[in-house]
Amino acid sequence: MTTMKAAQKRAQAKVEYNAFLAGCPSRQLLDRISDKWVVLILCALGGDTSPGRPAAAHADAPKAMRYSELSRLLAGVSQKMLTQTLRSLERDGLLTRTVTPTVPVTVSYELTDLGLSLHHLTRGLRSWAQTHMAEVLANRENHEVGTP
Amino acid sequence: MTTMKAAQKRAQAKVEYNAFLAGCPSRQLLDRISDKWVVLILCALGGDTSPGRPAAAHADAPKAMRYSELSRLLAGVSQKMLTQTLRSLERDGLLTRTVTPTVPVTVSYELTDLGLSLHHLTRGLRSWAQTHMAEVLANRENHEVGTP
DNA sequence: GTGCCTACTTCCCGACAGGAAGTTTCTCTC
DNA sequence: GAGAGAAACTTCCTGTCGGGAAGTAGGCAC
Repeated sequence: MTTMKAAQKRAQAKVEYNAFLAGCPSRQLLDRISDKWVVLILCALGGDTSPGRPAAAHADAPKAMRYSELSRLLAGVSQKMLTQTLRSLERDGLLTRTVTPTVPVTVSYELTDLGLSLHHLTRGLRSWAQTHMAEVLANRENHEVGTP
Repeated sequence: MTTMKAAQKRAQAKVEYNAFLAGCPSRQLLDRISDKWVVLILCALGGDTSPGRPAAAHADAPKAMRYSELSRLLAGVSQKMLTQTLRSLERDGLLTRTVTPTVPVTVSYELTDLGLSLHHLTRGLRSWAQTHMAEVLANRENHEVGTP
């Protein structure tokens, strides 16, 4: 059977206080914003929609976007995930959801100041991904050769 | 994909690397780095291990860490996920894996320059999470009241 | 020999993401 | 006035993915 002598002691020692602990609130928040859809939504609402190079001082014009606009821009996102992610971001105060009771109801989402401050970081992530993509792809191929 | 007319090629070149497109490599890379374990591992290997306040940008010493050190620091990560994430990061050239054939074999991981450049961003994410945590929690409670 | 150490690997299962179809509420058309 | 249609979801089913725990190698301490 299981020898729970040192193993359990170790497991308990593991749960001592630590900045990277699951119980730390910052960890929970980090888990939330470390999500691919969150990053993409923030990039989209931050006005980071130009494909070329966001490195330039391309004034990030935060613009409100409708649900269908986001759905079209973030190719590959399911409607469920888009709704779910938007709701959680709204709940956390990163964006506002505005319903306009027009003919077919229109819903637009816009970043708050809080969301905007995080957008600067996600913009950096997207920029990094586009900048270092070739490097990463090269490393990936080298590794496939190196590990037969 | 194989038989591509010149017009199509030009159309694709026109779009450059856009992380919003599902098929774009930069999007795949963004998906990979937008992962909670990736962010935490990069923070750990970047030397961002001070629990209290990373506001002071002093703990910027990238240090090599062993598998068991990471496992202990990133409480909550399963061994499977840790191994899997480390391997993919190694494959992408973000960190190096060094095996030292000591008594029990010792494996240490260290950030490469590429991983270090990304670490600056993940550090920002962690810093943002800790800075705006209270704000987010307040918004969250307000919303629970607003949606019965 | 038995057990333990590190750094994994494998198996199983529950949870969650994705896809598609259904819902609601309006207006315009036939 | 019945039906189509449009926007923004919501619900259901299913496949995949992550977590937990047990198993593996192989040298050393007892």
